[in-house]
Amino acid sequence: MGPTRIGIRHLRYTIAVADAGGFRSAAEALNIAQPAVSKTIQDTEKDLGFAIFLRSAGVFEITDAGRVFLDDARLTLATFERTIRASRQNELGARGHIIVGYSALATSAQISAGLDRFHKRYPGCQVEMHVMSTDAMMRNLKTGKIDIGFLLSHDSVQDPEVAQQPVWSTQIGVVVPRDVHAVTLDTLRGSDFVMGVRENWRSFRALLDAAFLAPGLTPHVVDEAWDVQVIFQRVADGRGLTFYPISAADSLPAALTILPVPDWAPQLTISMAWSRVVDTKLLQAFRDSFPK
Amino acid sequence: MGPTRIGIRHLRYTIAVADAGGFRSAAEALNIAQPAVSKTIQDTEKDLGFAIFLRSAGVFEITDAGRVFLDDARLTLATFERTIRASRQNELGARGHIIVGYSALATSAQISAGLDRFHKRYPGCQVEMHVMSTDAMMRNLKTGKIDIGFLLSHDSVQDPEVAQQPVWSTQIGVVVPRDVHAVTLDTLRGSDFVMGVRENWRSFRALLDAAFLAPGLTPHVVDEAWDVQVIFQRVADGRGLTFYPISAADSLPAALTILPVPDWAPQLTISMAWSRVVDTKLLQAFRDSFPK
DNA sequence: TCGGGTGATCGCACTTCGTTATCGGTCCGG
DNA sequence: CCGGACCGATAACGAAGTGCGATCACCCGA
Repeated sequence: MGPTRIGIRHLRYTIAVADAGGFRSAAEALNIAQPAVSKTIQDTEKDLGFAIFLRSAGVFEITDAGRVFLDDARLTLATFERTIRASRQNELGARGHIIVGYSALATSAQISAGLDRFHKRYPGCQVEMHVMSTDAMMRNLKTGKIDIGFLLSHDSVQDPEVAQQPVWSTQIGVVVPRDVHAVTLDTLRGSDFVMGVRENWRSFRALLDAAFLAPGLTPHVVDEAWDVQVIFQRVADGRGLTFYPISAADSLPAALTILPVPDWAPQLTISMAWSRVVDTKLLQAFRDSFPK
Repeated sequence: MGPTRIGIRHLRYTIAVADAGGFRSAAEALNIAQPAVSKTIQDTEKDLGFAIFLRSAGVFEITDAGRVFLDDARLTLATFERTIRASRQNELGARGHIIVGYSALATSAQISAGLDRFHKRYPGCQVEMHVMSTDAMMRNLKTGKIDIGFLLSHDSVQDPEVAQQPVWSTQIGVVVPRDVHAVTLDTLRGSDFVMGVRENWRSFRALLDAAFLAPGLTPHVVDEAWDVQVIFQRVADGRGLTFYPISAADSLPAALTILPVPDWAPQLTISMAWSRVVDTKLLQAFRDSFPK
């Protein structure tokens, strides 16, 4: 058996077909014509020696062997793209491109400081920041859509493929209109709350639920929203209060402030996360810019 | 900046040039003509936006940026080739190809049993076995020349990129001609020894040196050799004795036997090693065929 | 049975990637 | 200081790879 004729293109098309669930829609996603996809998949299957997709009799299916291959192919493609992206020169003339995902809860001076340190050592290296939920971050880390994530540490956020490193801890406070100057446990019992929906704020809500147990709190949630901006807007409108890490105080709108609650100090840890299996020298340097 | 035109070929040629230390010799190693290499490197450099090699004024040099890129490129290429090799169908009609390196000291029933278990689950998956020193194994794991290694655990054998998992432990015994039926510490003090050269048996010799300390042994080494076969031949010829793990007893020539030494029982642990940063589903399955 | 969907196949153009021949440079021994 | 041996870059060209649109064969639901 000779050397492979398979290249990166074959992997990319195969993955696209699997993701799109069909040859035609994959071609559309790739912005090429459908026969080119057919040909490439055929070549790939011929080279590997087995079928990846079953497409007889109107059904589209991935074979077992194909599924295994696809897992590895995704990893390989992610490694490849990260390598190129981390090395390519950008408009500023410096090298490098890193995509960072972060939870809205992780906004803080610590991240700014780390980015500054990195930027000092690698001036001009492009760092792209994207807000996303912790769960989305784990998915994107594995598929290579993002390189590094800052997420809320929680027992439920674990994956053998993703390494985590705590970066800082902070206390959870209550976000209130700026004219409020003190909050007690009794205040919480008597107040309404605005919260992020569980789909998007799963781990933070889980952490809060645990923190409510000790003092026997059962906050009355009157409103749920998908985005922090909306939550804060509602709080500013007087619909209710919400919980937020104190380290993120700087990112609050001017009308709001965040207060600690006496006798109730749940901790929250923000960790840096990255794929164990896909790494580059540039990403290592980025991680080293944050305290161990 | 548009999508990359870089493919696997570009990585392969770039690495070949770096390894060969020149364009012409790289072309020779790749079995292609020199201009093709020139063109590919130029394209790669143009796509990345910086020079990888300096070749003005007769000097050949790798730039700093090039060195970083090469590190990542090697990793990417290893990932790619492992993925393809692990997926391709072999002559037997089954899928898969794994290259295993092992120390001569690791020969044992435990490895056979593990290979059998794996072979039962993945019949026809080709497993290629290569003997090499522990140090060579670490190098080959990192460059992707081998997928899995069985090596002698030792504090000096550590690398952040290589994961290790102990597979079994055994006692070190003394290899003697078959007509010898007992060995004591006093026998050792009065005997000559044949040993592997330190270049090739570094970690085993280090382990033995430590084991000699407690009973105050200083074996008189009369002969050193590169290969086990030669060592055993010398022992059979009566030149001296040698040390060997008892678990490898089955691989001794008929003229020799291995005996434990009363009151002297240094342990030796064989570990399975693999690259943390390059992995495939097939390799995971292989590792799972060995006890945790 | 007829449209609307799928993927496969065909013929043709453009790009990529290889070849050989050749050039211009450095370095070194005579 | 001048050949000659080495190096990498360039030019011209052929083969293979990769794209395209047009079309085919097929299945399915209306």
